[in-house]
Amino acid sequence: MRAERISEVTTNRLSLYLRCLNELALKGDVSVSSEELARICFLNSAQIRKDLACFGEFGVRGVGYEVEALRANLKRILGLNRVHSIAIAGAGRLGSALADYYAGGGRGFQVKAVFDIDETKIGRKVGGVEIFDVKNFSSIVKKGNIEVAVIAVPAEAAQETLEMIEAAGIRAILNFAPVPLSAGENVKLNTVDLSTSLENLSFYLKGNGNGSRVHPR
Amino acid sequence: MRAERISEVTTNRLSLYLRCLNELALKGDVSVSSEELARICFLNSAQIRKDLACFGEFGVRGVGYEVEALRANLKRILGLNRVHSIAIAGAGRLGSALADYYAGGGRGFQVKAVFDIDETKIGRKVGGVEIFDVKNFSSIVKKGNIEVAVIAVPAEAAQETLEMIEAAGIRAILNFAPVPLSAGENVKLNTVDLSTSLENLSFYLKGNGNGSRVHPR
DNA sequence: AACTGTGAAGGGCTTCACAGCG
DNA sequence: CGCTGTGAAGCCCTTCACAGTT
Repeated sequence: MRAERISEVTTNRLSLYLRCLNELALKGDVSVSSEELARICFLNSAQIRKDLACFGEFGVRGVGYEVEALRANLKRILGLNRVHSIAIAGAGRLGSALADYYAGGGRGFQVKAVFDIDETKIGRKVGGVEIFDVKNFSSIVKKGNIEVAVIAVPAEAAQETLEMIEAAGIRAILNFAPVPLSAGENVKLNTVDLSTSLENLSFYLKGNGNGSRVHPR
Repeated sequence: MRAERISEVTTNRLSLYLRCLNELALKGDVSVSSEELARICFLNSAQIRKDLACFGEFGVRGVGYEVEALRANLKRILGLNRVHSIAIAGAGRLGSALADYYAGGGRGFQVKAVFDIDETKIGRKVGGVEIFDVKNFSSIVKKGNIEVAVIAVPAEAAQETLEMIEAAGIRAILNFAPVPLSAGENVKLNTVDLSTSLENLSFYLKGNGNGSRVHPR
């Protein structure tokens, strides 16, 4: 099949498949059918086959998918066969939590530097990573071959932070600020909006729900 | 129009509209057209009109929407005209960051209690909120009229934590654990998956991208 | 016999285009 | 005249159902 454009919902599911395959590998399973994987992921098996078919023919008819081979393929497809370096803008609670979580590099991403404007924070460390003055953002990003940036600054500062990140040549950005941001042509901006997620729960509680549960039991 | 079932993408956009209206109110704007709001949100104006039309006729033809009135309506629709109490399961970096951020209750949500199994943490405070023994989850939730729970525990413990939360009668849950979870019939489970978001960036960098930017400039 | 890969159907969300109204 | 509210079209994603393969 090999579709021309892969949608984001598809790549997000690939991440999920990879994680489930890691579990299966740990359990010692050698092969898995789309039906079984679908049960684990709470998805339709055709969905899984279609997603995988975008990238090649990984399965064996009558048998299923070889766990190790599919795992390796998904890693390659997602670009996870090497560690990516991250810079975090904002050394507040959230930025620090992320720095801590991704400090080791064991999760495929390694935080190389955290940035802040607060002089009392600069020079300290979070999760073993140094906090730098945001003025040095560009030079440190370039020196460290950093490819991914996280926006963990207050909403008011988010747009200018984004522009600084883009100016430093970074093209992949994860944003936690709850504001609409405008990114350039060749930049991928993913926003994680906790307030929206919570407000969505509030709406559900208000009664309009029994809405869309993720994985009905 | 008043659709029977409101989709999650719609309610998520309502959150966004509300936030933008707050900004407009702060600026002192009295009314706003769907076109103008669309520009601010980087959306199509028909989208906005359709979303709002699900809940009533809030606009004035030829004029637009009155900022204050629409703000009040959106708050009511989203159930944000009162503060919701939250319990956080897991007093790690993430749980603590969230407790800190939502401690005051000024954002429409108030963290009332944080829970952990680690005895060295129990009794301490994060963001002014006490960390309790997870054994007391149900009783504290009931005593505190807590309606929303956050899962901020390691992946391995997520499913059992979810079941504990459900057993305590909570029906609205925000999950940060990167595993497929199975929730009951009348429970709303929203998952925020940071690893998937990052892996999606990795895929983009791999070259398959120029994919879907959120807000092309 | 079992399971993958896929054309076709189905369903939902977004955008267009314009009727309707202030 | 200007902007909302909305039927219809368009597009995309998911699911079905089965042909194809080992």
